[in-house]
Amino acid sequence: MTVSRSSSVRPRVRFAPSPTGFLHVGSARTFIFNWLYARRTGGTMILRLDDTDVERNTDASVTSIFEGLKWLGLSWDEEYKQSERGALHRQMAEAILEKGLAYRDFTPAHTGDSERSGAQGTWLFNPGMRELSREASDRRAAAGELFALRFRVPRDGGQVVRFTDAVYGEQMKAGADIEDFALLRSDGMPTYHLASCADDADLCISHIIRGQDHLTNTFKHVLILEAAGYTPPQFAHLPLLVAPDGTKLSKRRHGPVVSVTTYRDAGFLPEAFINFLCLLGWSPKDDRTKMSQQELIEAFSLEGINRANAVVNFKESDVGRALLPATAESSTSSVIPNGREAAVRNLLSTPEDTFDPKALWLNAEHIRGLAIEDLSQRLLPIVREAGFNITPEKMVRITPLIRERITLLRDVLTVADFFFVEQLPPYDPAELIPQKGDAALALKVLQKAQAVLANVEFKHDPLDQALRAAAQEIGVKAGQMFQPIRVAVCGRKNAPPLFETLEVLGKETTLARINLATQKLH
RNA sequence: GGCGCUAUCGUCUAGGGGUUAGGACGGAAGAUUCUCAAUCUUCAAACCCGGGUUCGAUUCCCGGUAGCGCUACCA
Repeated sequence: MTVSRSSSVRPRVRFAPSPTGFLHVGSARTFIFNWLYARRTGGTMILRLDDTDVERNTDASVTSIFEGLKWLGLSWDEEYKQSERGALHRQMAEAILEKGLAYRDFTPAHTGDSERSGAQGTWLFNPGMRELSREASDRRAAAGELFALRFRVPRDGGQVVRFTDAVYGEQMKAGADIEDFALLRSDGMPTYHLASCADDADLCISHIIRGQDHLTNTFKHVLILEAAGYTPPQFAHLPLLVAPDGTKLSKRRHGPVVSVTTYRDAGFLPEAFINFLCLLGWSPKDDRTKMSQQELIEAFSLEGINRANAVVNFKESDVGRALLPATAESSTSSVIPNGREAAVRNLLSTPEDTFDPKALWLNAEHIRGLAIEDLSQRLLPIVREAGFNITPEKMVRITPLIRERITLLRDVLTVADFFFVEQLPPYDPAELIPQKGDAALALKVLQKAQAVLANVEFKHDPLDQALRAAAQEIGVKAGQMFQPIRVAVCGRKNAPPLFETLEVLGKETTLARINLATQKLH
């Protein structure tokens, strides 16, 4: 007989990471899908740390998970720690044992190897233990002999375990294909399967949305839940996120691109990153790609989830892999604005060609959609951290000039650098020479500019008129006029539009830089 | 080895018994502005293979192949 579940009408979903590593992009997506489902349905989002593996849990991992979630800006309503709920787990194990649906296995634990799962075929149980009489079992346990508690999987009469997955549909598996999995380890600690089921039942989880790697585990979970008298919740398994080579994402193999904090440190907008992750294995089924959080909540449904694994299309670069760990971890330290060292480091740590191009595009897209004030506020800390003492007022004036020119927030450092420094870093004077011109022409242009700019108001329109008129006066094309000036004030050919730039830079800086440029031409 | 899941452009995906198989990223070409970017236009690019069902399969069914997952006293 089964006890009917809590009568709560609102869905209750959970994200249950085990703190054995940094927050992984796949885990982040699982969190997001759960969160979207909860918000979409008015349900409750629960964060549960599945930390029953004391050997492998680390505080650093817990920190990384919270850090990552904090950055994503998605909240949860309830929080639990599995390690504090041991009594509940043991209670469930006890109940299952009492019903005769589990048995003690006194076979010593296997050490490390997994040769059992090799060519020998399916291992189902350790000989002799399943059949042990309850009396003998109790006696040995009372004598202090160590044992693992195993589930007595029903195998007689061709029994079948089944459940319906919201994504993968009807699932069934013969009991004859399920091994007698452990519930309790010989040290008394619950296994993942037991703890997870006990907590899901106790917390009245209504929908379990998790990675597809648990799809076959679900048969065991259904077994546990039913043995303990609960009706299994709704399951929805998510296709896995894989690397371009098709293998699962791992930090060891693929480097920091699989860690959420890497995206934060590289200058992704959390809303863009969430948007990107949502499009991996889920579709709104219309042609939208750029979506706000609100739009995602409104469009999200379990039916929109795909069944095939999705590739996170990052570039596997040895250089990036070798260098990113150091730079990603030390990204909070200041970046030296100029100099060869900074240039080299910038080049090597530039993640631009490492990340999935679509993630990059979405980020740029979200940046472009931000209000100037908003973007400016997000940019300022990055600029300050890099050692530039820029005021919020100046940042607000710079922001519109770069909004369409940055992909990652950190690009502000390379795109707007000339606004930040007092002295321009050295540049090649040959850059000053315009199309179809020579050094003499460049000099002539710059000298004319100096003269004209000294007496013009530094606003877009007056600058526009004055410089165009000047070009005509000395008989050069507008482009030929503008380029030397641009290089003189920006230190390079590619930069934001000239008049706006000059306006923000101001007369004093502009004239000083042009003056310096004329000296270079001599 | 056993069991399970999956298969549409390079990638993310839409679609579905009859379609010019749609969109997005990326790529290419062009337009445009003072450069760059943004924007706009255009182009190239896909239904894993073999059977079956059917008047007709990329779509449904079966088989194969490939990939992935599980097969721990990890989660």
